[in-house]
Amino acid sequence: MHTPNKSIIPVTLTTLKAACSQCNLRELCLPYGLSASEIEQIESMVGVRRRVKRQQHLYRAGETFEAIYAIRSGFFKTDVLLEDGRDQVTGFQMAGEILGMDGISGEAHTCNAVALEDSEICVIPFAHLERLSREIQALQRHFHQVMSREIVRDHGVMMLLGTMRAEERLATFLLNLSQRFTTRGYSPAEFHLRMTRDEIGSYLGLKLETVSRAFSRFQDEGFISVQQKHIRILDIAGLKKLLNHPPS
Amino acid sequence: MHTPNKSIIPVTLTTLKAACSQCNLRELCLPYGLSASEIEQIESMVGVRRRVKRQQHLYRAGETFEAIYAIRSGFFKTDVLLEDGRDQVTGFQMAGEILGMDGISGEAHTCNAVALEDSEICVIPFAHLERLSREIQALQRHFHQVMSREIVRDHGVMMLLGTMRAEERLATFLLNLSQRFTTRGYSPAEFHLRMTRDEIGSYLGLKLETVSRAFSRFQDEGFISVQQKHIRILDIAGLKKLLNHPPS
DNA sequence: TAGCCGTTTTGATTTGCGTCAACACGTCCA
DNA sequence: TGGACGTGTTGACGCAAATCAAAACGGCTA
Repeated sequence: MHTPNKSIIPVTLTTLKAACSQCNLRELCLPYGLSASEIEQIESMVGVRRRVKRQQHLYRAGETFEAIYAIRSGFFKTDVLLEDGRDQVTGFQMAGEILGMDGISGEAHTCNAVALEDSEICVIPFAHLERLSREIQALQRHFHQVMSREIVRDHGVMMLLGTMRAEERLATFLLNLSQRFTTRGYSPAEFHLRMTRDEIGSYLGLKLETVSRAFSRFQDEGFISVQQKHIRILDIAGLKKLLNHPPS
Repeated sequence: MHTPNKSIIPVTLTTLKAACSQCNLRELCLPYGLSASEIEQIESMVGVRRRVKRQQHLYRAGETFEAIYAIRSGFFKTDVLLEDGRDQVTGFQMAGEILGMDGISGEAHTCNAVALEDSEICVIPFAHLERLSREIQALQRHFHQVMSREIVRDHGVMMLLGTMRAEERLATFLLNLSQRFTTRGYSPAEFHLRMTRDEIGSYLGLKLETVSRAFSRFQDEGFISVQQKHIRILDIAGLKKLLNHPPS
């Protein structure tokens, strides 16, 4: 039971005070559109930063809902489970995006959030967010926009699942990732997939073999180069041509 | 060009003042959980009632977003369009439900809302809703829950589209309708579909022929009786047994 | 360095749903 | 009353993706 005194507080539960005003994600995240003084108020709302290691859950379906989470760094997936064991990945989230809004409607979260790489998140106690957004109009406005954006995104996924064929789904997925990496200052053409083929398939309503075959075809056509999880987009126009060509 | 004087104001644009306190939907709709005096304040927010005739649009994708809408009576569908003409029904909405939240994230609506029968809606100017929900905590809370519920519902549809086979999708759809009619005081076992087979198919990611065949099979099995748009559920347990049986 | 395990790729085969086509039904209007 | 049109049903056939199977790859650790 001898514990070196410096490790009494586990490093994985860092309770660093958040500093939105210093955060380079503030234009992507909740503080968007706020004045400097308003951002200071926000900092009091954002409780702490928390590290979540790869494969760890940030929250699970059924857990009491208390806070939403802003991703400071890292990569997450959310998924829902059916009683019979089937599950569906409902989204992949990256830095600056908000997690946990599914829990607002009830007492508990309705899906699982799992880190796909070591990540850091800012905890935003929901009661605190509601209190502040009654005072700061710009915060209220932006939070509503964030929730609405999630609804619009979901409609896009429904469209994808309901009307697109396999290759069009994967092309849409890659172009979406590329665009989001670009917004965050990364290369639009070269990136590392954090998720497995199985997880991509679950999100796109396809089996992993189908995802793999589509990747191979894209490579054969010269649209992309694939090496395991490393993707390089070689012909963005080629990928985009796969879109908007209805099956019938 | 002779116009009878009594029809100068078209009847379809009734500008009746809303009266939430008298409305029998208040426990399903936005005023849920508010005190009598708070509901009075709400009435000032809800602008007017408007009639929307069958097949008319309540709003269209691209139109400037200004208000959300509470359905007082009637039935709607929402759908999104792809440039190439493909479209997907994203939802069917009935009395007490809220329409238009897709528009909050930007300047404009991102989908179309069409009445599937003559309907009446309450117009809720969004700026007014935000102002009031800064003052009335219970309203703020409930509005957030309504938005979150929409996100959770969308996740359910993604699950349906991503993992279920045709008959399971249709059974889920029928059970969901039945449940919502029940909540509204109608029969859980007998109802009238307001949408065509094509619209059901679009929502469920199936072709209309597949929907029709599934209806026929359900009837053959004795789960339901179908006569055009009139549905009678004969064996709810039978329908439920179709759920939770994964394909593989 | 060898051996194991999770992940990915590729091939052969099956199948559920889409597609195409014909016909039945109900409603509207001439 | 009849014919046109929108909607729904049913059958025959084809195809995209699922399923089943096996082997290759890369990252571990013993």
